[in-house]
Amino acid sequence: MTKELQLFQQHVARNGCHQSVKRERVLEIFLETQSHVSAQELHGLVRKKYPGIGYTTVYRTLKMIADSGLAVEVDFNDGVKRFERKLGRDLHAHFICTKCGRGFEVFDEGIKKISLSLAKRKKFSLQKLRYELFGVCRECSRS
Amino acid sequence: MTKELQLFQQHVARNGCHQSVKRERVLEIFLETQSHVSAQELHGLVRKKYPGIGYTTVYRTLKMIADSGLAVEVDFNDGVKRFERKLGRDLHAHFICTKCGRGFEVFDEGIKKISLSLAKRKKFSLQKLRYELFGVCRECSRS
DNA sequence: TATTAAATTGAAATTCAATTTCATGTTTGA
DNA sequence: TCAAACATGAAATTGAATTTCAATTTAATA
Repeated sequence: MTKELQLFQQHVARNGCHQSVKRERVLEIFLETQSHVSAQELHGLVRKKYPGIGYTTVYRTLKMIADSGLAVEVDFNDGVKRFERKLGRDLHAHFICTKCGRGFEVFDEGIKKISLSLAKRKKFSLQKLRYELFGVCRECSRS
Repeated sequence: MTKELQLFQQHVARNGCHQSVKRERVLEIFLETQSHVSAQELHGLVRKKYPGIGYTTVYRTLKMIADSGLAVEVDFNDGVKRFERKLGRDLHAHFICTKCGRGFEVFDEGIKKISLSLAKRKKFSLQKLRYELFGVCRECSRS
């Protein structure tokens, strides 16, 4: 059993939920993703391998995955919620291209430091942060 | 005529739009706001003083205000788009309390520097950035 | 193992803000 | 003044998020 599955099962148990094979399948596929996915997109991926799993289950499981701390939400400002794996302690930003709509990942440590100090200053307990940059990507600015 | 109105009119003209008294009214009320408003909320405010202005006009005008650079969008992750005045060059963050849902403003300069250097590194032309912190505010963490 | 209360599932329904439509009213340039 | 282009807003549409509910599955207990 992977460390992620273990964490997920713990979260499930802690919330008085039953085990479920389908949820494990959804988690499995989610963990294979390399970047942000929406519930719809994840459902598409899940269906390829496990056709018997419906959208609602994927939707709800994705939420549970995020609640369990294995995923974080990212927002490209297009009305669709996307999630991506939370990899270790890496905090990263997203560049969202306002022309082509793609999202690029950028890693940086400074943001975290600043965020923690701001939170401390305001006596705010920090749960998560969102840091996204909008602009035009290199390719789009050529054309 | 205020500097803001002038900027707005310029933007309107540049886009081949006609003048409109109603739009000026909406801008007037928007400029009186002290923090983030949704289109619905702004419409509520507008109606108090100018009952004859409909929601759609407020909605569209708010969008134009943002396009003109006089407002920026902020997102409390509750599915509602909010806008607030863009004051000078001040970049500021928002703390959104996940318990009471309120948003608090925090000012900081470091974020901007980091953002610009990240954009440069990725050859990305930066248009705007979003920086929001989620957690529990001081009051809510008491109870 | 049988029972059964509680949780899961998913198709369909609902919700809700964002956005668009379209018929009518207004602005602007000639 | 006239006509083309734009503005307006009530109503309709869109679309993703979320909920409902009846059927199915899980797991605790006898």
